[in-house]
Amino acid sequence: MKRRRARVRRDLRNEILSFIARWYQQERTYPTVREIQKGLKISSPSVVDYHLRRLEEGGLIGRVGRRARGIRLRHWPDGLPPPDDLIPIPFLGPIAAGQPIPNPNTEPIAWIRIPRTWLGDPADLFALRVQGNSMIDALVKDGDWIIVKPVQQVKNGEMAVVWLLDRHETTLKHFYLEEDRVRLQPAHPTMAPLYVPAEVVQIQGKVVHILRNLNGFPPPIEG
Amino acid sequence: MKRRRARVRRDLRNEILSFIARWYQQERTYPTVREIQKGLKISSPSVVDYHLRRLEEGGLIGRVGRRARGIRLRHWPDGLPPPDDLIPIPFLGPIAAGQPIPNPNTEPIAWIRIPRTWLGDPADLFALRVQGNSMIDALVKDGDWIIVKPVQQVKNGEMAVVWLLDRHETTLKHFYLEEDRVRLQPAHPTMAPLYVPAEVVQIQGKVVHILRNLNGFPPPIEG
DNA sequence: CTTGACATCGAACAAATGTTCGGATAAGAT
DNA sequence: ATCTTATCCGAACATTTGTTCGATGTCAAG
Repeated sequence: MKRRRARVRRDLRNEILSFIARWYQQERTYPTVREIQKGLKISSPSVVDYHLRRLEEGGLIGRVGRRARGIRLRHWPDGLPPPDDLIPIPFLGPIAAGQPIPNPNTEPIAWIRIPRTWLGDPADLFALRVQGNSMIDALVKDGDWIIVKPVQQVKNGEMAVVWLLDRHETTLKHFYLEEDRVRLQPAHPTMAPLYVPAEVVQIQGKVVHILRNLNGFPPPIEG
Repeated sequence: MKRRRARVRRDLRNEILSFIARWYQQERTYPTVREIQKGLKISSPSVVDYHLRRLEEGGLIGRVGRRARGIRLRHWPDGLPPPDDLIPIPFLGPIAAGQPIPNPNTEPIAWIRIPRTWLGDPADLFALRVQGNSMIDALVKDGDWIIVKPVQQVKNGEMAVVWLLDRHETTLKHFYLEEDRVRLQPAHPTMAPLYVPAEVVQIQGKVVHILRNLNGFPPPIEG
């Protein structure tokens, strides 16, 4: 007699992997074999065990002995950010309209720790501190922190750190390439955009995060 | 026949508590009853169980069902800081000019984790998310997160969440009490202040932190 | 179609983990 | 001393959890 059986799930392995990641994000702990089984409606714990072994062979997960909840994620599946730990971002100095931003390769003045989930790929990110209110149209004010990813190009609509060659000025604007000119749109929704020739726009990086501390506590910096 | 027994350990309870904390710091997971037993050289798991129940009664720990590794630390023992500085803040809902903010006692929609160093006393804090651009004069825009401490009064100069009784409006302004009137100063440095009679100002809380995520990643929420 | 690698299945076993129970001892109050 | 409460003890029980096993089904390549 033929046993009835579910169709082979093509990427059950990846489903398991991301299930583990999601579970960890929510519970701050790893699931048991049977919790995975129930969560993904798998018929038997042995199926889970089978895939866990393959994942371990592939180095994607690790396991701690035969202890309960001994699964450990080694690599986070695409699209799912790693858990909320704090990662240090180098603080390079001030940003002001009148001067170019510090070179990304300069020695950091300090380190500022940011929750990983707020950022994308944390590689190469650096932090600047807004000096003065000259960039108020970007909705940032004196004392704000901004986290920047150093890139040469940004997609249309992204907020960029721009150095304007003709007027020797740093500015934060949403970037739109339109034919041979560039539209630089302030974050402030009612303010007029700035149109400049593409060749005077030098993109320094992409703004990924902004934060403002209002309670007078010392900035979250570590030496 | 007299059974030989170790002298009563006066503060075994606290030993257990800090053992759990140390275990968590090192392993990023909570110990089992028997791991505590072995670690502290306690004769029986029932002794551990006994103290765990007392700790739970005292609210110092929590337990997740009868699952393996179901212990959760509620309060960290003195001298031992939490392993990461991220503390969960309840997210209560939107803030918009047209409506009052959610009641601080309402059930949180989710939790958002913020580095402790950016906040003062994290007790009672809650998070709101800005809806629309009606509070642009406070230099916050649609989608920004703001962390609020619920207080009845603020010091002069602090940024407050204010409900204006006469015009049924929520606003974020720097608060200055001047004789019998209140000056509400926008964060935007060039914008004119609003003067209102003190009795129409209802302070809902004090803004301690603002953050803006620009990279389109899902907000760091759990729960 | 045939084949072989891969995947699923159910059932059971083995180990771990949480919990209960009756009784004993220790420590402090009276 | 006597009493009361808190704590400890060992053993067993009940669940949960990890793992094994043999049989069987699925799927893509040849």
